[in-house]
Amino acid sequence: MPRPRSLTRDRIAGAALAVIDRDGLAALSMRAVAAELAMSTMALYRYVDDRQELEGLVVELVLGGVDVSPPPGASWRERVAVLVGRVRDHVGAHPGVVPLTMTHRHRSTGILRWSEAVLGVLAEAGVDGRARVVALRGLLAYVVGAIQLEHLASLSGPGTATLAGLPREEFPYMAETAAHARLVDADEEFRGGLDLVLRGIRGSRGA
Amino acid sequence: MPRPRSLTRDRIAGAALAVIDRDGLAALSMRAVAAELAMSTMALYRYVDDRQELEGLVVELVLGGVDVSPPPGASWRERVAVLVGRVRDHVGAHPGVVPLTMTHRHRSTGILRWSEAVLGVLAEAGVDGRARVVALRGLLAYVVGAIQLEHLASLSGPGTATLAGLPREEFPYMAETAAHARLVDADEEFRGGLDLVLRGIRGSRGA
DNA sequence: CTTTTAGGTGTACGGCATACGCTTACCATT
DNA sequence: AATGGTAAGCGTATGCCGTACACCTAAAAG
Repeated sequence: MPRPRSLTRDRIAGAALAVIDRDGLAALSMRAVAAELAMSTMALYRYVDDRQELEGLVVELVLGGVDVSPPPGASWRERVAVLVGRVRDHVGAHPGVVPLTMTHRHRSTGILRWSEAVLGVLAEAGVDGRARVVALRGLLAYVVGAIQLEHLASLSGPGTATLAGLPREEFPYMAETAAHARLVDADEEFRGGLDLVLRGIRGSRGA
Repeated sequence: MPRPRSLTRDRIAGAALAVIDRDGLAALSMRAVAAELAMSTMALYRYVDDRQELEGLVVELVLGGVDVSPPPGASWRERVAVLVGRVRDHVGAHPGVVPLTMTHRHRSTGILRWSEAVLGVLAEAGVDGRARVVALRGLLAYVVGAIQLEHLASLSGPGTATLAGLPREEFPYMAETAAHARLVDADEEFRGGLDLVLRGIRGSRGA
């Protein structure tokens, strides 16, 4: 009977993401998103309870787009690496949402589906019971941490400049590490760290 | 010549931390911290440029308190585990600051000193060059991610309730994992994940 | 005792999330 | 074709926030 809706939650999430991509996370506000949609601020509240929920929608939009079908062929470690890489790529395409992904991770059905896929590969590899729980949480922790380090404290960012200026006597290893760090690019670093975790997971089947 | 200062940056950081511990991170505001110190809001600005810097002080206070002297005895993996555990303990004592630690990590001299200590242990273990850079970053990523998972999406929190309510047909592994998850406590989970990373690091010396 | 200089404060501004109540467009019914 | 009910959309207002600015004041140096 009533007037029909003119927006979808998806369109709202898209508008919010557009604001973040264009002007940064700090520019995200109910007002900005409403303006992006050429709507009044309060109109948004017909679709969303509050700002928190809007942020959740953005995270869902980004994380929900990840393809969770386990890649065929290759070893189980490589298959997990591909799944992990897809998350990194999707989040990496929208660096501004990185801080939001953490706070809203648990409401994302996308990440649940992804976890399910990873568990499937681990099960196939013969990782069972408690070890499988630990492996999944370990992978999640690494992915979450590595993505944040990459975007909020990257090796090539201002952090490295700080590093280079450290007193050599007090920080001999850091100074040396800084030199090496310049030679390791972000992809290599991410993959290298992931391999540490993957090597640590012991499957009972296959390589 | 002028009037002496009546506050120290340390006292300000302490007041801010008290506000966070008592009322949560959302309650942190220049006004709240000033009230905690029985000062006017604007007095804070004589000690701190802006809110960002105040947040940095809080992080420094928490992370700077970590003992970075490498523990004696035991294997290099165990020594790294102790260093990692100390960070977890200090941050865990103030869960509200977890989101701040990420944003302000790079300004913390405390974490630099900690990294130096970890690199020292790795060097002793014979981890060199590029591998050492990757190992440190991998450990950092894991620590950062695991601490956040623990406090923002813990296994025993509401996330697990969501997990338990998943449709079994669509998420068979997640359902099974949820059952196991209840049996793994936070310490075990953290240590288990850390061991994955540590096992993945290959030293050339000692166990 | 005066002068200097920075410490401390009160006020004000613009922006934020959001509660509340009004107006309005649409659909179903007559 | 006219009308009534319902939710969509909007304008306004409130109480937070960070912080710029101008002022007053305490105390150290002379």
